[in-house]
Amino acid sequence: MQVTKTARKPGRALTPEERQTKTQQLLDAALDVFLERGFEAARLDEVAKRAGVAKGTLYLYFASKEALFEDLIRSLIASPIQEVGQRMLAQDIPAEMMLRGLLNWAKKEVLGTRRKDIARLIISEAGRFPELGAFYHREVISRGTAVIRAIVTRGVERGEFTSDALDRFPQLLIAPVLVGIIWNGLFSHVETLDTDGLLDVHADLIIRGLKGGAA
Amino acid sequence: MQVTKTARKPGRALTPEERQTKTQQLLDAALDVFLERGFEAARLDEVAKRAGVAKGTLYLYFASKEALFEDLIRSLIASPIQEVGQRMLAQDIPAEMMLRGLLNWAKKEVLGTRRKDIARLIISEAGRFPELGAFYHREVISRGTAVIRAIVTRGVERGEFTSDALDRFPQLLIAPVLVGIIWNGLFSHVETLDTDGLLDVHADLIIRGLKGGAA
Amino acid sequence: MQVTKTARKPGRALTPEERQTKTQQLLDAALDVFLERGFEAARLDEVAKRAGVAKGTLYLYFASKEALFEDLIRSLIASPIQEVGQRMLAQDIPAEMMLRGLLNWAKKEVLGTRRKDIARLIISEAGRFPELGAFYHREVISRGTAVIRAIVTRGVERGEFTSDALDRFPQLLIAPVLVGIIWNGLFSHVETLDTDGLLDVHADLIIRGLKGGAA
Amino acid sequence: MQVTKTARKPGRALTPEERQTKTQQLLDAALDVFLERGFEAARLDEVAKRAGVAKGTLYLYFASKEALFEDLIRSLIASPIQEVGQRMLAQDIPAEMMLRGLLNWAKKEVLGTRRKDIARLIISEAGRFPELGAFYHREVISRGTAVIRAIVTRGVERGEFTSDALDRFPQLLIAPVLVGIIWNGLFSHVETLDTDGLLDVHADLIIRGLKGGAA
DNA sequence: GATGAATGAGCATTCATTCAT
DNA sequence: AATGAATGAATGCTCATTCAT
Repeated sequence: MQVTKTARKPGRALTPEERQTKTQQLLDAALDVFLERGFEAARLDEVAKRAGVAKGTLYLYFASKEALFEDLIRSLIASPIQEVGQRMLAQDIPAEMMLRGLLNWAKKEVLGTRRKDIARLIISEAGRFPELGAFYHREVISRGTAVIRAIVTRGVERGEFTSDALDRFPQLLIAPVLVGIIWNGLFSHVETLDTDGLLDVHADLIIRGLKGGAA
Repeated sequence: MQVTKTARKPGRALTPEERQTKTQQLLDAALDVFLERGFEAARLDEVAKRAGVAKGTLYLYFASKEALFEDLIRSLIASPIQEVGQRMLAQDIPAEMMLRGLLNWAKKEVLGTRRKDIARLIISEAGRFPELGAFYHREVISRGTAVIRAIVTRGVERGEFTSDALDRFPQLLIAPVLVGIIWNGLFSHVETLDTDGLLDVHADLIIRGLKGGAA
Repeated sequence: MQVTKTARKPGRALTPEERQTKTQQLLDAALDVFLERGFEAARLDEVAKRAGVAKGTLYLYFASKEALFEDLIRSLIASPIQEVGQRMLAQDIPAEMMLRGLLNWAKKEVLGTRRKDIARLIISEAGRFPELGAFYHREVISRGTAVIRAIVTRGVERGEFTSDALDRFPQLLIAPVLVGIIWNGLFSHVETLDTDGLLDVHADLIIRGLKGGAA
Repeated sequence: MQVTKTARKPGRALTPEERQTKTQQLLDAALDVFLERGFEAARLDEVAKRAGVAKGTLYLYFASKEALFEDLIRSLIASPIQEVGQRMLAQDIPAEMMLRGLLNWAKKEVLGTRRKDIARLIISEAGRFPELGAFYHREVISRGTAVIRAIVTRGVERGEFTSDALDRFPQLLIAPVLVGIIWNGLFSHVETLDTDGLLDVHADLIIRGLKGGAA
């Protein structure tokens, strides 16, 4: 009954780290449950149980179910995209390699981790959390598109690319990442999709497209 | 949304068409509500109100909330994709034109109609309705990929295309359609995306990629 | 769909006999359903279906579910008890034989027919239909006890019986009938009770008791 | 009925006794309502109100309305019958006195307590709860009949009784108890029945029957 | 007279939230 | 700080009753 994960202390004040740790435990549990059930169907009972605390304790850390969900998403959206982009741009390598680097990073750091699940959660629920959509756009999407544009612009300036397609629609670069995320969320039991292969082929194709001679 | 208050008749037997019409009204209302709220948060009260009937009436047409949802999806998935594909393949036009034709069809018939909403609904909810995912895959996805493969294969055979990328990953052709659907579902208030332009540029880019010389 | 039991006549007036017949059909169906489910759990849908009419038709014959139930019970309580009693008393036979005759009649005409089911229905539901209880008491119980008392009084007067026990508590004569009804309603699947044997032994025992010498 | 408003405590863990007490309060309230209305017509709102708790609280103690009902019956059926029987058989008294003892016990401990109400509830509802019927038969009926048979057998062996009627049909001993229960449930407003007198006379009569000379 | 589609009040059950301990 | 029993509004679903045809 008493889950003794973290030494139960009915006692006194919490150090900031303790509070931080507990918050993280709750968020971890919440992520599991929200991923499995979706926002509405997720039960706080379940979250509390998995975190090894009483249901009431949740309310010491989050004001409501909605707040828990939003805090969770926010905490997960730390966007390392910009960092990768900067790293790419800092190197003296062809723009082609930068784009490939970005996609490889997506393979490893998005499709290969829980980030894909978070993305799916956002895609599924953000419709009902407009602020969250805005937040995600600001923190992730706009930064991502900026990076892509920077790379493509450089590629065009350097004469590597003949097309500015990705400057106008940087979404085209990451579209297959989305497909990979959604496909494996919906159809993995019916027909698996080799997302690594997908992105490799995509890279080849798009690079050819960007470089290509006459259309 | 638009309650067309079809003269309330407690009375006589319904002709099949009347029943059909009423069913459709209910499904229309249901689509609105499911789209706005998601499956769990959707209230049958709301569906009934928008359809201009009493709550109990819903149960004369659908056995349960879940049945309503599934019937809704099924009714909307009549997949005309195959038909377009056949039409394309039947013509004596370059494979390139076929692919462009497909994307133009998507612009008009998916992104330009409620089909995009259905897709979004499926993306959001199919995780909790595995059968629905399978059904959608069977009725829509697998047919769509088959059509794409047929076109690409012909293009390669005729020497139009040098790459079989889309034969291996036909998902790459429709990935931007997905992006368009999701983007406008999530970020339309923040940054609109010109999906028509997106698909046009995508078409150009991918065609160049498929035809392109050395990668 | 169209049950053609009784020539469907959407047309005009009903003769009294037709109305009578239809009423009886509805009551028959109602009895079945009330017996199977009890008053509350009985569904008028079911009654209508079994009677081969539409649900609305029920309301042409009975004002409400409650009225249907009460009419049903009333129609079933035609009490032949008094008649049997009169017949017994009219004969010039020992009081003992009269009592045995009464119990034999109960074996055949109560335990051997649907009357036992009706009794069980009344026992189960009359708590919530006080008028019905009063009605049943007046029509059946009080007549039954009167008959028993008349017989016993005669037996005592004639010197056949030394005890007036049944005059004070005529219920004692029919108690085993009740037991038989209830037992087979509740425990027949677990342990069957030979109600005929029960009543035979009861007759012997009670006669001996009524006649017996010093207790 | 009597809301004893046990100081509302949203707080701390309940001791087993507290839980036990609360459970009992709920069961008491439930018994009242089920008796007044029957299973189907009983409203959990009403049960909760009478117990002085919120409706949701019921579900902390019972999984469903059906579970509440079954737990209620089970909790009330603790059968002390066997115990009385053993006590009787242990004494060195005539079998006649044992039977009288049994009936006196029934007067006091069944007809004089809520046990009579439970019996009535079972009689009314067990038709739709077959398991309950089986349970009641196993826990109460079969034990009761065993006790009666043991007493009668001894009486016959000792030469007290000349009839084995009750060995064949022990139900005959308790039949008037049933009559008493049902009568007062249905007709008490119309004609009261002196159940004590009923059972006294029954005792005399049946003893005479069991002892009596030639029938 | 008969129909049966429509109604809507009513109920069992769930679950986010509160708060005394 | 933590607990978890208690709450009660909210919701899916049922079914007796009505009434236009």
